[in-house]
Amino acid sequence: MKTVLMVAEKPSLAQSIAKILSRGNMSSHKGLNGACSVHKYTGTFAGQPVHFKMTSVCGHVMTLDFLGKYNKWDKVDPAELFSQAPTEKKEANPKLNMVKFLQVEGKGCDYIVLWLDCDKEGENICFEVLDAVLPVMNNAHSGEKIVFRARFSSITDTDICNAMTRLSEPDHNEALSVDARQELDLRIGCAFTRFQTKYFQGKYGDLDSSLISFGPCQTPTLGFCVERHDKIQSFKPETYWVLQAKVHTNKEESLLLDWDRVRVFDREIAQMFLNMTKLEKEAQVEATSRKEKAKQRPLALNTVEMLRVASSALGMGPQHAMQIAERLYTQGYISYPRTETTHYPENFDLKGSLRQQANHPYWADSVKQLLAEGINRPRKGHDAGDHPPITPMKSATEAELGGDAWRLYEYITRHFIATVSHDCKYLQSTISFRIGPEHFTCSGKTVISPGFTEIMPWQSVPLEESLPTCQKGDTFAVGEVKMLEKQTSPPDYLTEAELITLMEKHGIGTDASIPVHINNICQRNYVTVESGRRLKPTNLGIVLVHGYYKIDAELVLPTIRSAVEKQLNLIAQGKADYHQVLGHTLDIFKRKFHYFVDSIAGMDELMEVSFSPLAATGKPLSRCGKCHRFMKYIQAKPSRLHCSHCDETYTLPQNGTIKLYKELRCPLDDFELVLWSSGSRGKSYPLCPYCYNHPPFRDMKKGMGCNECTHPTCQHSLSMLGIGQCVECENGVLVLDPTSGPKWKVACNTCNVVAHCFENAHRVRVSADTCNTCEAALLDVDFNKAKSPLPGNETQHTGCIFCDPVFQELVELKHAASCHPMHRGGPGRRQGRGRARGRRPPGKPNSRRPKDKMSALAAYFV
DNA sequence: GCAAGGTC
Repeated sequence: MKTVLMVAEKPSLAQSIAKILSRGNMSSHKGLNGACSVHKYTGTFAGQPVHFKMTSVCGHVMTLDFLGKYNKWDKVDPAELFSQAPTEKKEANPKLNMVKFLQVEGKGCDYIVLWLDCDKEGENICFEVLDAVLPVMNNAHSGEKIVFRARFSSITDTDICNAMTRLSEPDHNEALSVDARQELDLRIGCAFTRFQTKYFQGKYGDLDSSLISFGPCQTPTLGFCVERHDKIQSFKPETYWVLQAKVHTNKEESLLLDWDRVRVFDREIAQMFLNMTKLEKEAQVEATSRKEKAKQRPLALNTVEMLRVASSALGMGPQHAMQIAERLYTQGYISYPRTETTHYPENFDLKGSLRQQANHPYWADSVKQLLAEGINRPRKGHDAGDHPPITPMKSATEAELGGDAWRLYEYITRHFIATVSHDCKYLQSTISFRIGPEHFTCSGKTVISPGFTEIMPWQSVPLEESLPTCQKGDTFAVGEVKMLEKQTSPPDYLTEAELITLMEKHGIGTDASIPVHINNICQRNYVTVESGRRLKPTNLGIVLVHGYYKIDAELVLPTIRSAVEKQLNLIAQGKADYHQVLGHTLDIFKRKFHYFVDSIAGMDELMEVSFSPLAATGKPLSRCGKCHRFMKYIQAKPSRLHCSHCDETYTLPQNGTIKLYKELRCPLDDFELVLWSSGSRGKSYPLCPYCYNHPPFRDMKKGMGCNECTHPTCQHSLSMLGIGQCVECENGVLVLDPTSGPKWKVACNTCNVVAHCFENAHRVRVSADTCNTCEAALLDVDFNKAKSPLPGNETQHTGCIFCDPVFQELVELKHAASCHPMHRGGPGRRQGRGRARGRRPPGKPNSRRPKDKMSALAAYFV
């Protein structure tokens, strides 16, 4: 029998589609990458019996990047990124081994049906899948048609079955438009980001962002926040006046009336109106009205609305909310959380979903009532053809989920119940009055039936005092007419929910990427999240946006994205040539880039006002090896050392603390060493600021500290402090941390393995001798007499940290203990290979680790 | 170290 390979965009869809097509009659197993499953069943295809094999990818298989050498920031002029720098497709997530997986599953298959999402990205992924799979399939060159595209607009039985009977072909133009988008985003984003970052970080010491990024989505997103900031700044409060009248409805009660003119901005005119009314004794009823109004039940929930409510009502950021939603989804509590659709599919089992909630401690009553009286038809929403709206899939309690997961689940469930509830009905009553020549109104709402607001109490119509019953011609006594002086107030900072709305409206990002863009501008320190999840731009954010406005406003306007997308759509529709559009658009942005570079002084003028030059930033810390003056340590991101005399900047490892290391100097360049530490429980190592930036030996790379230095005799080097190969990672060496006593540590110079050892020893040294068994360097350990754990109260012992039975008790491996196979193997398992420390000749890779290394060490590191 | 788009 022939085999048909079918590929969906994500594992969950592969499963749903296979279930529908096989009528639940399939067998499933996990693929080699652990993420995707393969569902098998038999059926007919093109009139013949076949095996079906349904699987999926995980989004894009490939991603676009520059060739390796163009990723060296100090070697490549960003301007080259517009045309010269070649790009290549790399596997998007190497851990998933997607190409290999597809080839294993696709080998020997006869036909392929592409079930990727029916949007441009999905069309592009079709071709990524084909690139991987076609070479290993049968008949790829026979001329017989073997590639098919299934087009579906919802995940329902009818739609999926119809798609299967009406297979077409993947659309190459749509895929090409995505290729163009990828290349534009990459070239433009990276060129501007690298240029800005290098330019401003080379001048200022307190920007507090390791990256000054630019992107066609993130920059306009920031632009929205700064635009609101500017409105607040330029706001001039204006004084205005309003008339307020009070009438008595009976002896005790009175009613406040609103002025029909609302407000006037001229005091004298307000005064004139006041004079015309204040002596009147009666207010005449001119008209009354009572209208029944409805507050509509919500539309079915999509991602963007969920994120808005999560931010504004639950105080959860979009990124965080999505993480929680994904967890709820994978645990089966809610349906797929990334969707634009607000319309339930025709066959959606609304009652079934509702019944699951009928015994929930919080909303059983509302649900039971709905089931008894009949649910209301949901409002007609938008069907984007992606996934059904977000709904609960099973009942869950607060105790079961806890914390934010529960709060999000509760909201999703209440929202779902609300969509099948009735509208809230209320009565809007209005009474129009005349006092002298002026007109006033009073209105109030009374609820007739709460409908969905019962399950969404935060949406209820506020309780108001009911209005008196009266009719045209009635009169009421006027209590008083007052003139109130008020001031217009500025808008507040943009809330996250408002920002999401703006982004959606202008087509900035997608439901999946909106949280990422917002997160980006927070992480880069362009905005901070204030109370009420309002986004307040920082000085850096403000200066950047104002700078773009000064030089080229298009760089920050939301239209930058839509303009490019218009061009891309021409490719997708086959109306324009891919190469022409790409070349043309790149050319425009290349010109913009050069103009930006030439005009950067305009942005720099703004930077100068808010930030301090490198030379004026930071505290003196360690001495420069060239001029022997103190260099300044700049703690703000990215942390670095700056020698103002030599005008040189030396980058440092990030995310840790930097201290002077006992005024010790590097024997190669005379720079004073500094000590980097990731905290008391983590690791620390000394480094030479110069060597860290300019590796001294050929076998060293940029960014290496003394614990990776192959200097043969320096007392801080790997050669002198290295003990033996790491127990976990391939290339790491365990190195004694000479600063760690009395809680001595031995840490891997590559991964995060740390061994705590010899607590309270007053001296630990790495000996020149090596272990006869495993070739690791021996350790000399001295204890004080009173505290010695050594047998016979000895104070000194020399031995191998891996093999010596005395040391076995005194060493404890942190971080990685759980990864070790426990006590495997017997005697003779250590064959004395490859434990030599890093005394390898330059240029030669580290010795291969012994096959049974793990088991050999397990006994010692538990 | 960079973009934005998929998704785990």
